[in-house]
Amino acid sequence: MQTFNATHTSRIPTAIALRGTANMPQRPQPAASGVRRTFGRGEEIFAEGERCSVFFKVVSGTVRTGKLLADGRRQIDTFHFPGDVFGLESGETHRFTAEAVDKVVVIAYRRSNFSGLVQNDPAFGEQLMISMLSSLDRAHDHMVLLGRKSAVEKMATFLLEIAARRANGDRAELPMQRTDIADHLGLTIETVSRTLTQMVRDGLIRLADAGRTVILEDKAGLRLLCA
Amino acid sequence: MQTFNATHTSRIPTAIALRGTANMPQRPQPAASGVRRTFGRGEEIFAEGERCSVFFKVVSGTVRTGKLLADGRRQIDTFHFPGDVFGLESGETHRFTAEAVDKVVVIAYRRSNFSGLVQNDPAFGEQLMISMLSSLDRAHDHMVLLGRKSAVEKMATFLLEIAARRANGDRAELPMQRTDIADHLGLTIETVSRTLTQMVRDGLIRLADAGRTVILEDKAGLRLLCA
DNA sequence: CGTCTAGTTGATGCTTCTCAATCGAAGTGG
DNA sequence: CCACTTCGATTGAGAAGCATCAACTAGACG
Repeated sequence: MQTFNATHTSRIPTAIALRGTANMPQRPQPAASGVRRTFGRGEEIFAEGERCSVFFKVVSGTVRTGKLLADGRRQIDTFHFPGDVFGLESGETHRFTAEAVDKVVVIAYRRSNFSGLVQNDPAFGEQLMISMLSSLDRAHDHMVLLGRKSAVEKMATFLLEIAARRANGDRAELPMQRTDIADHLGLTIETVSRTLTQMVRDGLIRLADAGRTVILEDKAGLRLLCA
Repeated sequence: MQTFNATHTSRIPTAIALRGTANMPQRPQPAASGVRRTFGRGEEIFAEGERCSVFFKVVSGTVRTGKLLADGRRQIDTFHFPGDVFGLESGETHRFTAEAVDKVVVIAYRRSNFSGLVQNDPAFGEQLMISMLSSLDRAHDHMVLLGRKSAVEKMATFLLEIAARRANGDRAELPMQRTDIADHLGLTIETVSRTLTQMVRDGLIRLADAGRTVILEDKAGLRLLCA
């Protein structure tokens, strides 16, 4: 329930603290204060190919970013939780789509060009860089998952990651629906479902809240399954 | 056969031109001139978990970067060709392994902290940032491939990408072996081989140079297969 | 000329997908 | 307040794609 403002502390490396971008003499501030916006469940925040003039930081809710193939197949790169920044691009257009998983509040920051940004506030530039490298890092981990892990291994990895990112120790709250999980892990919705019920049978997890919360009964066992 | 030097022109967005980092008054130059190093086929350039004090730029040859699971399964993130930069990290240790695919010449640049680097040469910092965003971009594309594409679609995408990156229009020269391709595309070596021979039967490609060169006979057809 | 490594090809099986039915929870309207 | 609809999730049966295991081929090298 963090609906206050943008200086919300960030828990994961991708998040960028936007403090310290305040004092710049000549140019206008690139991303100091932003505009608050709200999106309903399933609403599109921006689409692949769209021109990008702003980037976003999640205040509350969950955002999914990903790509679509021509025939409708979908790959969800990441889920963004409160504190996370998304929508930064190297070019003039967005290379992926962002949608609200549930009710989402974001802050939109004006995106000036990087030269200006970095020149005016090198520390901010460095933070962006580190954030980018962390994203790249996680992208690489996800590639291992997509390319080389089995369904069970994918699910185990996902559950532990969600639990860790949202700092709820031994439970993973899943605001996204099964379809989203499937498209994130490179599986079908049926396999996601089957894998979860099998994990319940094996005593690894317990489902609550109509399947929206996964209680990690045996974290050690899950960790073994991550490969 | 480009074995001359580091100012070799880069063809793909990830590449960073390191010119223009020459004049800085107070601090020592962060990454202006580097040390030339050579690696033999299969040799390790750095390993996952190793401390990283330098990052690299390919002068000639091909480098593969990737990760290993405990049981030996491997995922190759990317192949790096002349002009490409690799080995930049946000933390103190390398998060992936880099190995020489064939005989490789690289230049190693001292890695100072980013603040210093960016402050001393904002333009260089911006270039690094753009390079990073491009890598992220390609990582996302590769996730779609790994998570949602079939074997044929993966091969077609790969061949076209290699041909485009190495700027050899209608032929893809493959310095890496089948195992590397398999571990890059999330397939087995057998499936890679079978897919290629099937493509030959379908008149899409032709193999030359003992299978090391793939001539793209029907680029339009291949493009259709990319999905 | 034998050995070694990389690649190809074949037969078989397993994991995951596909198609389809069912279930359950959350509305919605009579 | 209760059928009715709807949407998401689960479960089942069968199919398919790719992996696995194994044999074989072709260069490369001493």
